[in-house]
This record gives sequence, C-alpha cells and structure tokens, in this order.
Amino acid sequence: MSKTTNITIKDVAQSAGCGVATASRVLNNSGPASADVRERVERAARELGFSFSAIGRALQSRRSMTVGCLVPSLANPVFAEAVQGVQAVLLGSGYQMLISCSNYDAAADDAAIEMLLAKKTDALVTTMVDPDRSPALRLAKKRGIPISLMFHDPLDGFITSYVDNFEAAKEVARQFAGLGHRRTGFLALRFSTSDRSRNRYAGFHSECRTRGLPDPVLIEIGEAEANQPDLLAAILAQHPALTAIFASNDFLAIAVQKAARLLGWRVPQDLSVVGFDGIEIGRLLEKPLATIETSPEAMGRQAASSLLTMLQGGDTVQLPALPFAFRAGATLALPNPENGDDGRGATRPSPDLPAEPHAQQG
Amino acid sequence: MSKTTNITIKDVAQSAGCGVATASRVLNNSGPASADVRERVERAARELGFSFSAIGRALQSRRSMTVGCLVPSLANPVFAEAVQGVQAVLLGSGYQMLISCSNYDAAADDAAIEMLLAKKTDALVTTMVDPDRSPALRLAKKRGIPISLMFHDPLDGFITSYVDNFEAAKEVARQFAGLGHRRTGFLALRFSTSDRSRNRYAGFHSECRTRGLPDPVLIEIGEAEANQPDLLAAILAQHPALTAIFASNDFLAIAVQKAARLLGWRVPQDLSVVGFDGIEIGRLLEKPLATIETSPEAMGRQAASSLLTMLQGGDTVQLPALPFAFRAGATLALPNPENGDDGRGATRPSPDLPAEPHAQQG
DNA sequence: TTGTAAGCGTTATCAT
DNA sequence: ATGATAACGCTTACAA
Repeated sequence: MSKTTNITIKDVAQSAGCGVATASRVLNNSGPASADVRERVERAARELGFSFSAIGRALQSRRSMTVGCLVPSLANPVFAEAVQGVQAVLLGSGYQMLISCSNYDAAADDAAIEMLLAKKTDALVTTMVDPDRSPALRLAKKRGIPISLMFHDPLDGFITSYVDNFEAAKEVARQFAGLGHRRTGFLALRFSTSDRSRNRYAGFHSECRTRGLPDPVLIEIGEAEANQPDLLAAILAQHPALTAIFASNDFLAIAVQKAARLLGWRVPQDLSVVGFDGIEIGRLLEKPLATIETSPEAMGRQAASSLLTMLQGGDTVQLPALPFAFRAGATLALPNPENGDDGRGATRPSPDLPAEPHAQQG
Repeated sequence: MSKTTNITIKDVAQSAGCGVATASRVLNNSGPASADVRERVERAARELGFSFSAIGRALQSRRSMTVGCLVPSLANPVFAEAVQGVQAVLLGSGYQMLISCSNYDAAADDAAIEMLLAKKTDALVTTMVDPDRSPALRLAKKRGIPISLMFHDPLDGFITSYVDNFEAAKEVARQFAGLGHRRTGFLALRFSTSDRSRNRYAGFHSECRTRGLPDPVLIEIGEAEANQPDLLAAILAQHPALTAIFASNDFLAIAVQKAARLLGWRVPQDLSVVGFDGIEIGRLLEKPLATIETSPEAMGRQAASSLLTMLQGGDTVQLPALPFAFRAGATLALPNPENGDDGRGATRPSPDLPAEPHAQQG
C-alpha cells in the first residue's frame, strides 16, 4: 500500500529529458516530434505507468468529457434500462457518466443538477419531477449546455426522448371499450410526481369520454400499498364495480393481480388488467401481461445520441415520439356479465376467450 | 442561449473589491474576514450566480469528491439496486458517482477502471468479471485508493460486500434433498463470467454430494435461450429426468417455468424450480417463486459505507457476509413419483402439498 | 523540432 | 484581516 505518488506529465518529461510541451505533443500526437524524443517519451510514460489526469485536462480545455445523468431511481428497471442505454451510446465516445438519483423529490432534483453543474459536466440527460420549474436546469440551459430529457413529453425549449403517453393510454381505453368494459379504473403510484402517470391518465380519461364510457376511477396509492398486496387489496375492495384496471406500470399491474387474487377475484374473468412499459418478465408469466410495450433502453440511446450530436456542435431538433405497441396478454378479456355492481365473486367461471375486439359501445 | 461566460471566484473578488483569497475564505468559511467584506463577497457571489468549479477544486485539493462505480450491467435489476444503494449512502456525503458498465466483458472492465482512475475518482466500488486479474484494479490498489467490491466472495487484499453464494446454494440442495428430489439441475447464464454463478453451482454440487444425491446437471445457456422460451424449452427437453432445477437467478427461474409450460410440464408437480436473488416480483406471482432472498441494495449500502469510512481515514476490515434467507414458494414441492426417466408428462396431478422437509436420504 | 511560459479555477502559504 | 502568489496537471501560443 505504498501510496504511489501520482505521475504527471512533468515526471515523464523529466525522465525523457525533454520539456513538458514535447511530452504532451508526443503523448497526444498533437504536434511534431523527432523519432528520437518520441521514442524516449513513450518509453518513459510506459515505464512510469503514466496516465493523463482528466482533471488537469478538464481545467485547461474547459471540457470534462463527462455527461451528467439524473433519474428518479435506479430501483425502477425502466430508468435503469434507460441509463443503460445512455451508457451504451456514451461508451465509445470517450464520455463518462456522472449519475444521480432524486428519489422522486423535486428539491433533490434541483440540488443534483446543481452538483452536476458544479462538476462541469459537458451535457445533461435527465428525468425529473418537474423539469419545467427547476432553477438549476434553467441555469444549465442558459449556460448553453446540451440537455436531453428522457420520458418527458416535449417541453418548451428542451429536447426530449419519449413515448406519447397520452396516445398510448388512449389505446388502452380503446382495448377496454372494444371488449365491452365500461367501469374502468386507473391505478397510479406517485401520481403527483410523475408527468408520465398524469399524461397516461389524461389520455385514458379522454378516450373513455370519446367512447362514451363513464370517467375512469383514479386510484392513487402510495409505496406501502404498492409493496403490500393486502393493503392494495383493501383499496381494490372499495371499487367492486370495476371490470378493468389500467395500471400505470407493469409492476403495479402484477401487484394488482395479486391483490385481486387475495379478494378472490379472478383475472381476467372478474377483472381485466393492463400495464404499461412492457417489462420482459411480463411476457414470461403464466398469464402473460397485457401491456403497452415501450423501450426505455431505446429512449436512453436516443437521448445520448442527441447529446453527442450537440456536443459535436451539430444542431439537434426534437425527434418524434418513440414507438409503442399494445401487447396482448391473458390478463385482458371480456367483462364478466355476472359482475354487476355487487355481483362480484360469482363462482361460475367464464370461458377463457382470446381477447377479441368488439364494436364500440357508443 | 447566450453562452454565459463562467463566473469564477476571480469575478466575485473583483466585483466585491477584494482579493481572491479573501473571497475564497468567505465563501468557504475557512478563515477570518471582516463583517464588511464578508457581506460584499456574499452579495457579489449571489448576484453573479457564482458556484465553485469542482474541477478547479479537485486540481488543487487532489480530491475529486467522486466515487467510481463499475457494474456488469444496469439492465440486471440486481446490479441496478446495488448501485441505488451506493448512491443512497453517497448522497449526503458530498460524493458523486461516476458510473460505468462492462456488459460482462473483462476487457471492458479493465478499460473502465482505467478511465475511472484517469478521472481521479477518490474511491472505487465495483463488480467485475475477474477482479483478481485486472491490471487496472491492481494499479488502483497500489495507489492506495479505497476499493470496495460488491457481490464477490472475499478476495486477497480487497474488501467486499457479498452474500455467501456457496452456503446459500447448499441450502437449496438441502431443500431439494429434504423433499426427496434426486435428479437435479443447475441452470446458469454467463457461467464463465460470473463467479457468483460458479460459487452457487459449487455449493449446490457440494451439498448434493454430501446428501448422497447424484451430481447436479449443469445447464449453461446463452442470452438467446434466456430470452426465448422456446429455445430454453428445447434445452430443457434434453433433461427429462430432472425433477428439480436451481436457477442461478430469479429471472431465469421464471423463464424456465415458461419453458416447462411449453413442454407441458407442470411446476411444481413435474418440475420444482428455485431461483436466486429474491426480486420483488417473485413474491407477487400467482405461483410465488421459491428463491434465495438477498438484498442487493444492502450490499451497495454496505460497500459505500466502507468506502466512506476509508475515505475519512478510518480503517475498514472485511465484514461478514450479508444475510440471505430461503424463501418458500409454490414452485417447490415433492417430486412426482410418476416422473421416471421417461415417465414425464403424466396427466395425473399430484397433490399440491406445502413444501415440508423430509429426512435426508443418505 | 523543441522548450518556456501563460492560463484554466481553486486553495494554502506567507507576507503585510 | 487581507492580498499576492505559488502550486495542482495540462495544453497551447510563442520563441528559439
């Protein structure tokens, strides 16, 4: 553990018997150098185990070769995958990623951006609670730092990589309506801190109206309910009339099925469930999850690509929303005709028909 | 987009009509200053929107306040959660996290460490393909940089946060043996690049021997098989005699159930399945997954805590392995007596007994 | 082709 | 209490 004193370019130059400028030129291939000195410098660098200090470089070049990344949480695989996408694109480009998580807290968001700015990240890729009113983000923009948002719908002067949550949610309403569902619910976690969630509800609500369905019931829950099926079941029990629930993400969609089971409700016979995101596991389940399939990884990739373009001086424009697709699954079926406002729990199983769109109900 | 030229402490000093040293002292509360000049400096800083450059500071103090983090992938929630744990602990301490992913590639691992070292991270927290033979990691150690490994079993001179994979795997063998399973398999993805996977197999194998069971069949698969149930089914079909499979992670455990279903095998009647990790979703499934429950988040937290201790000059010793627990589930049951070497597919369902340990078979 | 020196933003030392 | 000034490690004029 002999704290090796750091080798600087000065040491290399000294060891090679030349000036630091020459050493720099050789090591960077950035200028002329005789074969002789080139040889000596390279050998010295090798023998001393020299490597450049990114700090020194950053200070002098005013470019840190670092991209700041802020997401609400890595425990949510959707964000983890997006970050993975960012990382994948950045990997070859020489940029490193400074990461931060806000835990869905707006104040933490702002503080994190400030930290990233202080670290002089060359660009920012973020998903925030409220990007629109983050002073730090505004400052970043004023400084002219390239910024790419992820997951957010287009916003004044920012570039964003996203799926059209509103449109996607409308598709879910269409599926429900097509099968004849009328009493629907929207299950949301962190509704207040997630514009995605809000937009999904808005789209769902809007299309329900268009199709002449009653307004969907908005069921907001907290962390506790999301993780404890019995608590969620208690909440679910308050809405016995619902025949279909749109969960704002796949994890919730799986959790609500568990809760339904606790209540003795069968999915999809007594309750249809559709999720959002399209996580891989949904596909592998015994009862494959009907959901809106998206690609967070692609989102991250696109965001990072835009960033790189901007970092190279290119102009970037807002790209269209990334594609989504409704993925059929065994959790969505016709509503149970027995399931009136209090007829829940009929023991007669309804046939396990494949989901087949009906004419809309007007 | 008026590229605001960066405000330095020099600007503040000038605007406040004092020297930079004084400004620094005031802004850092690191020395004496008259109330008068203090006032002026603070106002100037506020009005100019000054914030310190971490780069300048890092250069002068030789501490970047940055921790380097390297994991194989963030797409694997186990690593994502660990990183989240690291982040959570680091958050309050003023350290930021520079992150990198290797995609399970040893060469990328080494390159990533080199990058992190060049960026002068003050410490390293990593999970690598082969930490033992990474030149860059060795260099880091030689430099005296605090290093915490995650997921790896204890290794020569490194501190690591881990669960005892060998012991945990033995527990699975015990469960299988206790129920009377004899023909078992170990399903592994990326066996060659994961010491976790190898240690789990070793423990499983060892305990099978101890209990007098035949050696477990090692079934190695690639990404393709892991993601395409039909391919996995084809592989599974080559092992019709197995009555129990230990999957090296929960995702695989869920995938193998899907594959079994495709073959018409029932879980757990025809095939018992136990996973590893204890991801949350396993609990919510219709057929809750039997698994070894661990806490990657706690792993990340512990690793980060050790790092902070070391960064504060404290001495840190290797802590004992983090706890794991066998989590019972509906995917584990008695072997089907009908299920001889080619009797698979018996249509008679066996009773769905709760998993109840038997005497060991010798 | 090469070396000297200025400057990037900060803090610590040392006079004043 | 305050302000020059010298580092920190690097690149880039500019001179030689």
